[in-house]
This record gives sequence, C-alpha cells and structure tokens, in this order.
Amino acid sequence: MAGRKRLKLATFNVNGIGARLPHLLDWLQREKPDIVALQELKATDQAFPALALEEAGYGAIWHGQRSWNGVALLARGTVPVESRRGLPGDPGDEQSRYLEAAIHGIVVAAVYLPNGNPQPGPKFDYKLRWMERLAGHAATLVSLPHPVVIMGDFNVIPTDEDVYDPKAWRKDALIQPQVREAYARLLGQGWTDCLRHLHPEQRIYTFWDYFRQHAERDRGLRIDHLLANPVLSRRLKAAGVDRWVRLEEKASDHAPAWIQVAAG
DNA sequence: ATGGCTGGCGACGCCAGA
Repeated sequence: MAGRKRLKLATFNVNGIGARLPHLLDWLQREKPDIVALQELKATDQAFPALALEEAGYGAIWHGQRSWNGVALLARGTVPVESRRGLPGDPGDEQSRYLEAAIHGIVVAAVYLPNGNPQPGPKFDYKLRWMERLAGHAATLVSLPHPVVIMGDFNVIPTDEDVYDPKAWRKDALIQPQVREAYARLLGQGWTDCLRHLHPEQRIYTFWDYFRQHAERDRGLRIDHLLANPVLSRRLKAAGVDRWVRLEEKASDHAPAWIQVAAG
C-alpha cells in the first residue's frame, strides 16, 4: 500500500570487518537494513568479504586500507551505484574515509571522520581540515532535488547530552569546541540530525568503550550520526540504535544507528 | 589523574582507536 513501505538506513562502525563478520551477518539477518554504511574495515580491498555479503543478499562497494580506516556501502537486493570515492579537497589524502553512491533512489555518503587525538596536534589539525572539506562537499549535496543522507562515524559528541560524563571527556578531540562548532556549521547548511530530531529529550549512545563494563552500564557517547537533506527529512519516520549488537560477545565498540524513511 | 580494553600486524610488543 502506498505510504506503508519503508526503507531502513543504518551506519555501523565494525572495528575490523575481519573480526566482526559473524556479528555483521547476524545483524543483517535480524534487522534487514536496506542501506548500510560501514566504517573501520581495517582491511585491504582484497580482504573485503564481498562473497559472504552477497550470499547474505547484499551488494557492496568498498574502499579499504591496510590496518586502519576503510568504508563500505551495502545495498539489500541490489548493488550501489558509486558516485564518488574519497573526499574532494586534498589529493594527497591517502586515508579511506569517504564513499558515495546512489542506492534505492537515495544519494548515500558513508563517512569515517578522523578521531583527532591527541589534541592539540597534527592529528587534530587533520580532523578540522577534514571537517572543512566535508562541509565544502556537503554544501553541494544538501540542496540537490534528490534525497541525500550523510551517515557514519563522525567522531563528534555534538552536545553534553550526548556523553555520559562530559568532564571525563573534556580533553578529548571528540568534544572540543572547534569540533562541535564545525559540526554545527555543517548542520546549519540544512541537514537534519535524524536521531536527535526524532528523540530531542532522550539519552542516545552509539559507542561504549571497552573499559569498566561501560556497555553494560550504558556509559556511552553519541558519535555515529545520520544527516538527512530536506528532501529526505520530509520522509523520516523513525530512528534508533540497535544496542543489542554492542552487548554481544566480542562486539565492536559501536552499535548500528538507523533511520526508517518512507519509500520514495 | 590515570589506565583500563581491542584489532591488526606479525610473531613480541606496538600503534591506533575514542
């Protein structure tokens, strides 16, 4: 029936696709997301498990890198049509952190922003530059006549409501004022932070570190985000986090964050 | 205030993550 069908879009930092493939396949089977962005593959292009994903019903494109970084896009029942590989603005940037494709009629950008620690320092400078480059490219996407989503691990704690203990993180790159301001400027282009938009008062976390049983105690951060342009945000129906994934044995330190949108 | 844990690499610890 018209208006009843929905698409589920999700982003998941797997922290090593080699170590996490069983978890990833289990999650795909249980939650059946239609569009998925993955980060931190920590694998070369040759090591990407394309066959296992295809057998699970997902077409994929990926941009790997030895040991670190790496992003991918999955599409349930189809294959993503790649539109961009790598973020524009710095031809010398070798890190695999950006991949963009058309999937089910939506322009989908998968991002893995630099962590930026320690700060201050060159890694923090790289993070700020990367965010400027992202804003430059996002400005060309936000006003497209098509639905667009930018989703991934932003490594940004947007506000003090997005962290269990702001004081404990005050020296961390993820919470610095310059980083928050850069994220706020990006949203100011017209992007909707979907989880916060639909749940303005809730504590929502997408990451829990491996220390002190923080996952079990729900002491986390909200750093994985899905940003919708105005055309897509009008179709937004639901948003959430699959926290159960984080509570499994040998889990990633992130859980998948997702939205549901009305089918186009 | 600090260090706690994990994956990848590669074969012992080290780097990076957040």
